[in-house]
Amino acid sequence: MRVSKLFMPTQREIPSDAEIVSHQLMLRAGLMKKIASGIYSFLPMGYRAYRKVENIVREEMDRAGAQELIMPAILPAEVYMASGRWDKFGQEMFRLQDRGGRQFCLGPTHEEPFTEAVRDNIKSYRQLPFTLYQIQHKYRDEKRPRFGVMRAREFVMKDAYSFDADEAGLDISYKAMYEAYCRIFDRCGLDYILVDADSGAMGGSGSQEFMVKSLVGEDAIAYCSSCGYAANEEKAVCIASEPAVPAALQEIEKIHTPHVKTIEELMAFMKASPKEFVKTILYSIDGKIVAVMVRGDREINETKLSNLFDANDLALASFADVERVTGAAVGFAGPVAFKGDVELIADQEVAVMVNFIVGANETDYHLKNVNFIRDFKPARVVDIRTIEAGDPCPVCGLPVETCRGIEVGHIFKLGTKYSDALNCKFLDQAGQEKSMIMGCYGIGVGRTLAAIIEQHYDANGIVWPLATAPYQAIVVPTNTGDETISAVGEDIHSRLEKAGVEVLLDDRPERPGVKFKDADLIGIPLRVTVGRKAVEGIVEYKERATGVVIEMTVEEAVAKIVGQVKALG
RNA sequence: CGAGGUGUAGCGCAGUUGGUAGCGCGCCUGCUUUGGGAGCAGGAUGUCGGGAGUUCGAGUCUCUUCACCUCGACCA
Repeated sequence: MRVSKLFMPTQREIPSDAEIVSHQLMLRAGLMKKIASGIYSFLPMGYRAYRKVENIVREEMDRAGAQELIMPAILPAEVYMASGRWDKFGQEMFRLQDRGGRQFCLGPTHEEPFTEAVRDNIKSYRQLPFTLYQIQHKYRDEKRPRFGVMRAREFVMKDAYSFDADEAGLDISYKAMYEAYCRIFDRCGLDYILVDADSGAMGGSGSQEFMVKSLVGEDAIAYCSSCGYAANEEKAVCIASEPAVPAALQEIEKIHTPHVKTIEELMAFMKASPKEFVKTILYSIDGKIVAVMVRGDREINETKLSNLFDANDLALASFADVERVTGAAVGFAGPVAFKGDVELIADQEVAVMVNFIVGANETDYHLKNVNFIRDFKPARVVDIRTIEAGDPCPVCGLPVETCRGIEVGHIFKLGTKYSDALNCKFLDQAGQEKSMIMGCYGIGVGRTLAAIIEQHYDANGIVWPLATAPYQAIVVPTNTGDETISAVGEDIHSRLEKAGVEVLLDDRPERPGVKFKDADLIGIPLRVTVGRKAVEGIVEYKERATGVVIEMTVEEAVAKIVGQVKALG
């Protein structure tokens, strides 16, 4: 392919609305163009790289025995009504009507149509198990699209669904997908980590996420380098620590704390550490008021809280509700003496504290020397806080570390959540009707592409791994006005093309510097520079990733590049 | 949804108390140049996001609306 004919609008300047490196580079290198917030076109260079990733995904899905199909992106409301998700998705779902006023949506995820398709066609255990997948556009009206294709409103997802007769079968299907995912992300050249994840709105019994380690990742991860435990911070289990100093319970004491509402203010006022306080935060969960207690320096984990109540709607309680149930201004809530129906939840850590400070449920007062059980009895004592770096690992007890990650893949054991809801049943060997056991498995293709760039760039631009590069090699004649240089460049280009290498020839009448900058920006892994020594049959071979530069003959350069491309398999 | 910010040429931006719309890069023509975003000369390109208002006159002031970005909240 000739660069002179290529639709590749590279830009010298960083687009002003791109925040992270991968987004900036995807725009600068002419990989894509924004149409609206969270909605992008892939241009030829970007689409080639995108298809590389997509094909890796497809090859590994096929190798794992999954069967590809394609569902419509536009789906009738009834499909999602049966599972209750027509309402549950809320505003995140793009909705539309046909001319007859019938309701449709643009599919945000496809558990329902897949389950329906299987329900209507599979009746016997003899036909199980199998796994279906598609690589298709998904639509979610995100409140805040961000970071280019990292969190887009239209994005491509590979979604797979497994159907098994029993749990043991699901384990096998799940493992096959797990292994396929590892191969996919290995082939994409990604440094990733597998973490335990919350099942969230998808439901189900267990799930894991494939996280690409990155400072710009939207998810927080806690991991233990000693035993290998790793979990999304939403999910990471906290274990209760022992009380620091066993102490005798002291008498409760009411302290006048005028205008002292926050933990910071309280610390300064009482000259004490936040570890001596317990904060009580009020939530409104599906219309009910819940008070949650955690140590002063801890954060409440709203995912754990939501799961505890199987909540549809969870938010901090309104100021009015806080004042009503505590009888005090916001900032003085405590566990002793609520007015009205309030469920009290205490973090397990609170249960091992003694003589701590809490709000008095009275404006401008706190209580000192408050103690668990003696002074209040929570309805439940559970793990409700968010893990922090240095906390004990729930498996081995050694301190955990934290980092950030980009979620590129997610695998779930769904169980019978959708097969029950949609009546997807089969007859087993004994003639008994049973719900199919399902799993679902997603990979964000565009997000994976962005994650690859996020892990493979330098000051000059993208540094594509050979497996996902839009073109594998580029031939750069330094002076197209020189007949020898030009001819040698053409020769190398056509030889590589014949050998099956995806190769560009930068035949533009530009100065060498311009061509080098563009080649680096778009990140082509292998480069052959044809310069003055072309008359002697000598060219320069250069690797983008390593910076290795070697002078060699035309034959050697061609052989070296063909060899590397063949080695890809 | 809350707070803040930005919309002027393909991209990045300037535009003073209201008075003929600018700069850099890119683009086109010519000459020169040819190993890391060259030089000279000439040239093209604008609903100043949209609408309404104030004014003799609005990119600039007022109102309104749309779009986009950031932080927060929320979230498969």
